[in-house]
Amino acid sequence: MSTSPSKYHHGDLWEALMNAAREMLEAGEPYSMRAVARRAGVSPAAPYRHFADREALDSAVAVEGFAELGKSLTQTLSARSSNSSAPGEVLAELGVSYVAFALRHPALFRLMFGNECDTADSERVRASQVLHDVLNKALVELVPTAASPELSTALWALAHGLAFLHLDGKYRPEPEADVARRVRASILAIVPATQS
Amino acid sequence: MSTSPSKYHHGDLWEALMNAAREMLEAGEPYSMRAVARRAGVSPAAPYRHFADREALDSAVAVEGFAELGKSLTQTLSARSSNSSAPGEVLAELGVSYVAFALRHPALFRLMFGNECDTADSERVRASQVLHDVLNKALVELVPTAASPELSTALWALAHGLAFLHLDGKYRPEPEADVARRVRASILAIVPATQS
DNA sequence: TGTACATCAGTGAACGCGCGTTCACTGATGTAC
DNA sequence: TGTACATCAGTGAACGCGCGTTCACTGATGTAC
Repeated sequence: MSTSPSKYHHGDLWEALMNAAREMLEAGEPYSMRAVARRAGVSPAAPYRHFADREALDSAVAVEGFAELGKSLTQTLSARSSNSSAPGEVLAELGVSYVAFALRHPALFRLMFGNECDTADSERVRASQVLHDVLNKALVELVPTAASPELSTALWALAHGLAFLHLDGKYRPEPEADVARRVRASILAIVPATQS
Repeated sequence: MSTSPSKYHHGDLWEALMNAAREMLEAGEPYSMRAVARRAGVSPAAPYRHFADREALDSAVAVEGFAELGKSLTQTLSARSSNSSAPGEVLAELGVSYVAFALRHPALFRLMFGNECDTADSERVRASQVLHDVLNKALVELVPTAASPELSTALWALAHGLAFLHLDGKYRPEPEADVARRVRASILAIVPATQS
């Protein structure tokens, strides 16, 4: 019944709108309320049943992005740490994962971070906080002796900066493996310092 | 004669338009061709004598931003290295300078980096290249034994990431001194690794 | 020094556009009796 | 089981907006003679 073909009580217009927005981002087209409605096959006013305004849509998309990035990092983390790799290796893979996400979803990543942040949007702020937590947890587990706010800031900033620099074409185009190599090297250059 | 009050042959409309754009950015308002013309006291068509299109304006503003950032880094560099500070200190100050610029000109910084980059715009690409060069030069001078593409990438990315994280309100609002402290700590955490 | 003329940097009106958002509405759905 | 009705999620037309850009134009400037 959720796949009823009737357009009334679409049932999943929220989802459909989100998908439309995401698809447009992935395709590199900027979206708009109207464009998203159009793509979902619905009138321009329909989205307003589900999103208060344009910013609400943006926020929802960003929140979804944060969730996916978080998931992807968590996966990397559990895959690697069960592997008894060296701590530095795991952190490096985390960074590779982060940058890969940015390069895989450039427009989404820019939406998540490149925007003026409405600090009042608590859902969004909270979503990004989760990232910080994942990273901190990883640090505490991997390098308990050296884990510190400074190091966690440095690591996140490093990955974040690498992501943006690559996004901004400072190093592109080049194969994914080269990117990964650079990220790994950069992170390994900083992590050992924590173990001396 | 360059301050002739006549509006015809304004003499410095290019400059006036750039200033208008910059002022709007600093004020946090997004600018547009028309808005910039308006602010410069000129008809909507006038800017097209000086900028082919909107993207050309953006590029020119970004280029100016790169030049200023570069200058500000160079100043920091010469002020500090003549000081016989430790190499790590100098690099840390460079980072502080970088982040401070971003926080002082958030909208400009976003324009410079947060945009889809038109890689065909060589002037803009070259302007950002200059930054890379300043950094590299500093590294070679300061830590000749350890200077490497990886380290230079890591340092730039670190500063860049810190700038964006602060811009995105991850740590703000907080006094400038706290920001500086964090930047310094992050960079010092990574630099010593190059001297072991 | 004075005049004719080419050049150039502006004007201002107009174009078509897509946008965000509101509004009164209507058709489908589910619930109470 | 059948009917009345409230609720809800859509419609579609319309609003006013500012935008980028073009166009034929005009007034100021500087140069050649």
